[in-house]
Amino acid sequence: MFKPLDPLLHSELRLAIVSLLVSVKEAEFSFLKAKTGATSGNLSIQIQKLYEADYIVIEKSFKGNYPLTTCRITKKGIEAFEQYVEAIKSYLGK
Amino acid sequence: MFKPLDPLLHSELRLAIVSLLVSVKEAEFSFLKAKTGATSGNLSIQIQKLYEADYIVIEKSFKGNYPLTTCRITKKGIEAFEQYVEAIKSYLGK
DNA sequence: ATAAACTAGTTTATAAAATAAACCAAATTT
DNA sequence: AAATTTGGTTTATTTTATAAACTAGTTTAT
Repeated sequence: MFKPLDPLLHSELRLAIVSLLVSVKEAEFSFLKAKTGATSGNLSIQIQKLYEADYIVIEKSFKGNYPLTTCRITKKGIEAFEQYVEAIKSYLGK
Repeated sequence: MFKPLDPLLHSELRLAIVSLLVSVKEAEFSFLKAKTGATSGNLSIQIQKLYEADYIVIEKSFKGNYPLTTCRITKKGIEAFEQYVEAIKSYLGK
């Protein structure tokens, strides 16, 4: 009937992050922040959670003098997202 | 870009409840419990929350000697669900 | 008739998650 | 050189979700 929803993706912000990363393959912290409207703190925590689950990789470098955090989705992340999409559909009717 | 998700519906159990009620228009507590696999306690709390938001109405009666709790979706609930469906689609890509 | 088990839930307590606020280090601007 | 900005992280608070315990009564078996 209803497929279980991956709790890691069933979060407005984390779902938005993963949704973006699926389409762009690489995104800077500031890009994710702008696109999602999240606060820095919230974004920082949520990307860490996605990282801990191996849904994304986080690369830290410098852009000029400033620190730069770049995120990329993993194979596992893509699969989890695709599964989530299928699962949520079971709740949406029709 | 990403439409905001009604927090009341962005919950696995409450979404399942509303999804069911949209299709059946009336459901007993035990029916919802069986279909969703929720515990009684969790179900009890979640239908109360939906009731407080006027997304459903809760009718208490008796079936034989046993208490019977019946839920029905409201106009407001249907609209909220339809809006949620549109909103979540903005995260699912394609 | 009474104890045991079951129905149909509610309430309370605990764990997990999301969000906000405060903070940090370094860089830039005035 | 003081104030502000960048690009975040950490800590604290609030909100949610879940589980455990409880209530109130019913049915079944003894």
